[in-house]
Order: sequence, then C-alpha cells, then structure tokens
Amino acid sequence: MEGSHEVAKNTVVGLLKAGNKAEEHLNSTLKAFEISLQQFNVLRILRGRKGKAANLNTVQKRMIHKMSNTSRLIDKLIEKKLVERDICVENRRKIEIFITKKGLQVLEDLDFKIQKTEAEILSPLNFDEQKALRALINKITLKN
Amino acid sequence: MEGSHEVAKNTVVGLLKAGNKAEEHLNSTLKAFEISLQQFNVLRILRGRKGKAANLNTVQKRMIHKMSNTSRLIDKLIEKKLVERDICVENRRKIEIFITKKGLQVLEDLDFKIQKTEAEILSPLNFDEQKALRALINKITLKN
DNA sequence: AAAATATAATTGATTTTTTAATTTTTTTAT
DNA sequence: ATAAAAAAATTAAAAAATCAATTATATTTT
Repeated sequence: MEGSHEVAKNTVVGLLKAGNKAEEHLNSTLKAFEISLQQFNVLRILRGRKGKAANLNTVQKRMIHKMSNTSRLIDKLIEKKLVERDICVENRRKIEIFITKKGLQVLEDLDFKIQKTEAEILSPLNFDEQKALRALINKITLKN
Repeated sequence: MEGSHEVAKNTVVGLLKAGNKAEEHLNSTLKAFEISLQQFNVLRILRGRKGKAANLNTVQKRMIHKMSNTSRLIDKLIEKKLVERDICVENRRKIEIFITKKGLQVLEDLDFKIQKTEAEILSPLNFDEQKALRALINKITLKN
C-alpha cells in the first residue's frame, strides 16, 4: 500500500508544477499585450466590481501577492492608464481603485484569448474532471 | 446549467491560488533554514540522484524556472557549501552538480518539517481525495 | 580542415518580488 | 484631550527572476 506521506508529497509537488505551468501559459498569452498575469488579475478583480471602487486592501486579499507589491503593481497600471487611484474620503488611509474605459477595453480584447488559453491548460481533462478538480482545489484554498 | 468556460476559468484561477498557497506555506517553513523553495527543490533533485551528478540542463528541466536563474541559484547553493560544481570531462560545455554531505544533512533536518507542512497544506482533503487530486493534476502536467 | 551552426552555461541589464522600515491617518486607552 | 496602538498604504534596500547577449565548446556542413 502506498505511504500516506508519499501521496501528500507528490500531490503538493504536482500542485506547484501545475500552478506554474498554468502561469506560464497565461503569461505567454498576455505578453503580446505587455501585461503581467498579476496586472491582469487586478484588472479582472476591478471589472468584477462593476464600476464600484475597490481599495488596495481588498484587491490584495483577492490576489495572491504581497501588499507592497500590489501597491507598485497598481502604479504600473496607472502609468498605462488602465486604472485610476483616489484617496478614500471616509478613511483617508485607504485608497480607491477604479478600472478605466481603456482598462475595460484591454480586458475585452483579451477575454477570448485568455479563454482559449484556459481551455488549453485544462485540455487533458474532460468537463466532469474539471469540475472535480475545481472542487478539490477549492477545499484547499477556501479553508481558513 | 453551468457554462463550460466558467468552470475552466474558475478551475485555472483556483489552480493558481492553490499553487501559490502551497508555495507560501513551504517558503515559510524553509525560511528558518534560510533556503528558498527553489533551492530546496534543487537539493531534492540532487539527492534523488543518489550520488550521481546532474548537469545543469537536467536540473533545470525538472524545475520550473529559467536556465539563467538556475545557474545563479546553484551559485548560492555553492556559497552555502550545499552543492559542488565540476566541469564535465566528456563534454566540457556541461557541468556536473553534486549535493554535499552538508546539503544532505540540511535536507534531513528539513524532511520532517516539510512533511508536516505538506500534510498541513492538504489537510482539508482526506486520503482518497488527495489521490484523486494528484491524478487530475498529473493529467495536466504530464501531458506534452 | 575551416567555417558555420548548435549546445551548455554564464553574465549583464532590467524588472519584479520580497522584507523591513516609514508615513499618514484612525482608533483606542489613559 | 493627549498619548499609544493599530491600520492602510507607500517606499527603500535587498534578493530573485527575466530577457538578451556573450563565452566556450562541440558538431555539422562545405
């Protein structure tokens, strides 16, 4: 019988590899648009807010990355005029971030290509397997 | 019924998050040892060779990262006396990398802690779920 | 055999990421 | 009301990763 830790080890290593493979695929699709995966994620988060602003804290929590990095990442997006930043009036420590028209446009241009890339990443799995994978992964990430 | 692309999208995002979460956990365990996850991976790859040397090319292929980075990563490990590098005699373009006694010792000291961390990462899943996850993930990464 | 091409690894320059410290504002405690 | 602590974001310094160019050796072609 297979050692329980052997399974855990392989699974974790596999998780790292799969995540990195996905990242690589996506990054190569985004490269032509001169946008990084992290920048793309921020844009998608902001689009998801349907016009409402998000503060950095919120964005950062939904992302995988460190706050100080998110801060600079937003700087880059501002330089590219894809988002805007305001100081929050109720709490001047906070900032509010909006996606611009141009940002929305870039996302629209990207949508189909990213969709294809995502399909490609998961192409070895059929629909039910994809759902099963999602369920298992969600257990890991949503916990705690 | 759920849109097929919606599933793919969520699954890929989940994959990225899960991978990053795992990386974070592992890095925080490794931090006390002043070793990065990538360095740790190289050490494990070398240990897996049971005394035989590996050339950079081989190490790099098993890793996720770029060759030029692997090169410098090895430099760091050499500085720490965890590995050694020789020029390959049959083909002087290649190099051969060995793990040292000290490197093996560090890995041994780490083994149990990493094992615990891996278990922790996967703690929301039972044994069968872990095996299922591993199988699905392997389909993704082993393909092509 | 010499020139051209390919392979393996390294190096330099730049960009990203991380860690730690700092600034600004708000909240809490005295 | 003032001082201390906490929260939100930024910045500086250091480490790691990426991209492109370079060096050194080996292989292939003419």
